Amino acid sequence: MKRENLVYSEEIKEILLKKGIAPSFQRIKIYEYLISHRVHPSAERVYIDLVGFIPTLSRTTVHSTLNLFADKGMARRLFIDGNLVRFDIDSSDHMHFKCTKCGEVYDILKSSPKVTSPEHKVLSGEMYLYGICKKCKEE
Amino acid sequence: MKRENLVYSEEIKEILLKKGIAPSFQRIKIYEYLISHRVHPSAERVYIDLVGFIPTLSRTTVHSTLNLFADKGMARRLFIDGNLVRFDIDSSDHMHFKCTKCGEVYDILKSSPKVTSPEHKVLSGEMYLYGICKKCKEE
DNA sequence: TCCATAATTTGTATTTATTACAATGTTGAA
DNA sequence: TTCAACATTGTAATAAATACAAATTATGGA
Ligand SMILES: [Mn+2]
Ligand SMILES: [Mn+2]
Ligand SMILES: [Zn+2]
Ligand SMILES: [Zn+2]
Repeated sequence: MKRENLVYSEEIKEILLKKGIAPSFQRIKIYEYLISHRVHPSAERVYIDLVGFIPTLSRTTVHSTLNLFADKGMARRLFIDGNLVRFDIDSSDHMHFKCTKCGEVYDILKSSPKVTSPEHKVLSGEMYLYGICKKCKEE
Repeated sequence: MKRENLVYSEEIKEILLKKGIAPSFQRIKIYEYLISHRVHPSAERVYIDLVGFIPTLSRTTVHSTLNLFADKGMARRLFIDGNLVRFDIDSSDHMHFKCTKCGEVYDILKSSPKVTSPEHKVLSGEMYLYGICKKCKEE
């Protein structure tokens, strides 16, 4: 393994420890994957891509790790698709756009509109946009 | 059947015909259900509630009918939950709020924020809000 | 170091939502 | 009435996610 990656892993260890998460090999690799593949992957996508590199990896670990990250506020669950959950390691305030032609999910780097309700206590919100992406338009 | 319901069904027939949909008994009943149960039900919810009334009803019919309504612009698919699709017969411009305690999905009767993108062609958008509903707050 | 315990991962089974598809049933125009 | 197109049904298949117990690994005190 390259020194770069080792340093990378050391930094990730710190991040996980600060959140009270034991920095296991699998968790570090999943975190690293999310950091370097910013396409809002599903659990299955993470699994498929990492299992080539970690042959003993199980889907259960991927799911439980992604849910752990989300519950600790280190990742965001995106319900932009109907029947699968995507994950975003970038929990900063931004929106998402899904191309209905190619299926890709892009960041819209503006803060999400703030909506309040006179009756309910609104704690969070997600704005999902749909349409045709730049790449698909040009074809 | 009460005369009221017959009139209701007649009106629904007109609505379906105008959209080019054959007004079968099942479709009319599913439409009627959506009109009179405005809680953004899932396909399973619609099926469970209607199968007592229409014993031969199949899940496939419910799914295909709801998808037909959505594709014809007569209903909206809501991805406010992670792994199930809810349907909303009200396709007017409004937002949705889900109570994370009781799970209920409420309407927020304001028009959804309009977001554009300099690169992508945005065709539609959905704003989902999460928090604690009025009822749960009061307990 | 060694051991006991806790934490984590794994693999399998299960659950749940949805779709695929062929067989059956229904309807309306000729 | 007949027939072809359309709609519904039931079963099987697919797919995402979870439940759970067994196996593995890490940790901390003797
Ligand atoms: Mn993002
Ligand atoms: Mn609504
Ligand atoms: Zn595209
Ligand atoms: Zn509530």
